[in-house]
Amino acid sequence: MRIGELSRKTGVPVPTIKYYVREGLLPPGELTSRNQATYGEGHERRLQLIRALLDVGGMKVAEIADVLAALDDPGRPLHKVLGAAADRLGGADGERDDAESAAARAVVADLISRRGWEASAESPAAADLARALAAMDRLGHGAFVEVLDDYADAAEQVARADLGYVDRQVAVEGMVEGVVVGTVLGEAVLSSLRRLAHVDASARLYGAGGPGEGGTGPAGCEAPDAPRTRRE
Amino acid sequence: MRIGELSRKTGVPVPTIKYYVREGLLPPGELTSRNQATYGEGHERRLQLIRALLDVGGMKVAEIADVLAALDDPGRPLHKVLGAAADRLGGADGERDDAESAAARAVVADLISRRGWEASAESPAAADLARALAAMDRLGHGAFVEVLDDYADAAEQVARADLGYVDRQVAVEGMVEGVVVGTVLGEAVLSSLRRLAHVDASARLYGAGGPGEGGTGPAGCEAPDAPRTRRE
DNA sequence: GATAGCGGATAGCGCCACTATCCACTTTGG
DNA sequence: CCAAAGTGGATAGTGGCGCTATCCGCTATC
Repeated sequence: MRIGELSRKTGVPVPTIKYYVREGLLPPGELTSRNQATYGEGHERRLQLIRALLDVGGMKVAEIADVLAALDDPGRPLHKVLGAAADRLGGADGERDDAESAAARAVVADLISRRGWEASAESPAAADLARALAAMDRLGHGAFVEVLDDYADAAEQVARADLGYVDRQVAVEGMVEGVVVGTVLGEAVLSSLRRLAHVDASARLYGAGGPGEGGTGPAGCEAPDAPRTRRE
Repeated sequence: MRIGELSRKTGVPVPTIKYYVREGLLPPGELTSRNQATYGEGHERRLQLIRALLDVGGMKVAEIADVLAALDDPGRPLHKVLGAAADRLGGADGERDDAESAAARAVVADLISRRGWEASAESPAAADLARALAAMDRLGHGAFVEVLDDYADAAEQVARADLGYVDRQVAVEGMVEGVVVGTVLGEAVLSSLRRLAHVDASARLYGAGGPGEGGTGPAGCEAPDAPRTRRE
């Protein structure tokens, strides 16, 4: 298969494929002449994976390059691959050191020990959690910690489901990749489901025929009235 | 309070504050002279909210502008505000129409009806869910639907917790804002917790002292070996 | 009355994910 | 056999986004 066909099959434009190769996301095709190369279905799969991590997972190209490099590494230390995969989201580098941040970190440390989680309070996930809780605190929603355990229950449940799934997939060759996919795309799935559940909840609250426009229907489908005109 | 103090209190640079005002995220200060204005603690709060939605929630400035505009609208149709808040993530506009997408949409429609959710299969959340499932299918993880109900259980549980929290907050003036905060930042909280639970799970699997470097510790803390050198 | 800060406006920057163009060179269809 | 289409490789450019720098004339403050 040559690059044009690869492009047609995956819907990714040819220049974009070349770009991914340049950035190390996609291995180059096998040269048959000075300027002719063939691509296998491994390339096709890899392209699908890249697009999924980009479009659905919201990862950045550089992050994907790291994850894929770790994934291709024969001595694949799974938790390192996952680390590379999970270290997205982690927005700002500097951890603020105001009262809210300190309190949030304490809450997180307590949560981890209370749950008996084998995780460090210094892990990126814990730092992100603390940042989110600190932001809520600053906004006067410090009481959110009251439902933190419900959230943690849900997270444990999901993690258990993930484990079961991976277990069933065991012995399949692409397991490491499966874990990455599950971790990254699973997050998108869970977020969508949460939002769906919220739609349901608010539909029940405000009932069918509440604020006009029939039930909840495609809630949130409304576009802004004006076509984005700011700054002028 | 003048702009410098506002900047000092929130940690947001003065030019950035001006930028937010220009973009309509922050109301301008009250003019006391032709070129002197005062800002209240409403401005301070709003700035914290903006930074939280930006840094923790990962929203874009234009989206935040929409949400805040809806929030300030006296005739606040809550589900529209939330719609504006939730319509992020929705990456690509065009829905692909391959076999996997169709199958995924069917799965989502089935899930919604099976659970009795009062939500439309055309809602953005459902579309996002379908996109994620379709991507998994394309990657050979169509079997993920087997754990979809576990995920849905968790999502329902979280939504219930959110409802309870909002309920307790009822009668507080900033309830609408609270819902927005809960929706957007709650997602970050849930994601962090899921990742923490994954760290815990993989620590239990690969055990303490598994692949060297002591337990799991700050799993995922490793930076890429080289300081980002590609493309040269 | 000097200095620091201000509101307002415009222009520019750095990053990112592409996209366009060009070249010399195959491959392919007629 | 030859022209048109396609290819690998390289370099430069684009558009969007979240700021950031600079300048202006003015005002509060010491």
